[in-house]
Amino acid sequence: MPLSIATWNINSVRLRIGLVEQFLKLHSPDILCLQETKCPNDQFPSKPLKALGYEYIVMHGQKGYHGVATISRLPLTELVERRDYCGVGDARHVSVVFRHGGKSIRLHNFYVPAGGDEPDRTINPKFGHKLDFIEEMKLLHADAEAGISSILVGDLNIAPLEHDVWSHKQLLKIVSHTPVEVDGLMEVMTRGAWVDLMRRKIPADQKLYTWWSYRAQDWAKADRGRRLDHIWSSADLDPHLSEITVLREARGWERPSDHVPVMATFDL
DNA sequence: ATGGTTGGACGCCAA
Repeated sequence: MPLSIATWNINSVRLRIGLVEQFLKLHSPDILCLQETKCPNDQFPSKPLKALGYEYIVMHGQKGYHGVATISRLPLTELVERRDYCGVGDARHVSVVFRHGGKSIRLHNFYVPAGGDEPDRTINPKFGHKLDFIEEMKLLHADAEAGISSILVGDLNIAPLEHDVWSHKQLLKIVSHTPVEVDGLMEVMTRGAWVDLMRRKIPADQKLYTWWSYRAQDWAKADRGRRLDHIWSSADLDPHLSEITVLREARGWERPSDHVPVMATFDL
């Protein structure tokens, strides 16, 4: 049985609900995880999503900032969690559990803090917050619950590998690719026994980006991207991964997000 | 070396 899971930092779900509908019509993932919805729960545009068959919507929103939502055409169980990483009240995580092909799967949807511009926590509290958030993520294990497989997706705001950025050397002091962040994220992955599914299909020596800045004159021509969005899983799902799709073309859609959708397809 | 753009809420912060 095929299963497809997509993740997309939408940068305002109300502004870009049309693009979400377009993506769902074109690629029809079973579940889509959105980040940076910037939308209170009571203003979430559920109606057009339900009309497309996505009847199960779990939100963790707040006014103006952050916000995540998981929208599904597969039934979701009652086992929903919204964790307050760093205890600051930000809406940056939601997880759901669903059943598919005889497996129970917990799906974590994360929006990790961007961390500001200065990669020094003594002068930039936002960078400190990001490091603390990553530290707390190290406690999250892919095998945390007996009998439940795990998938972790989202905008992790870190590009860990050399070819996850357009220039490793030029980005070493740029927040998202500094060694302290990269080491932290790799530690989250190894301690939690997570598998980086995107790099299981696209070798680490190939450039791979999911985000291109709004500030470039011609994003496609410059192609100065970063892989900030990720799909991880517990080891048991790895052999069932059939396909990874990074929808680069979505960066060229009308009034786009600066992130593009990433989709994993499994055969379970 | 610098500045470039976008969104939300309301002059400016976050990304």
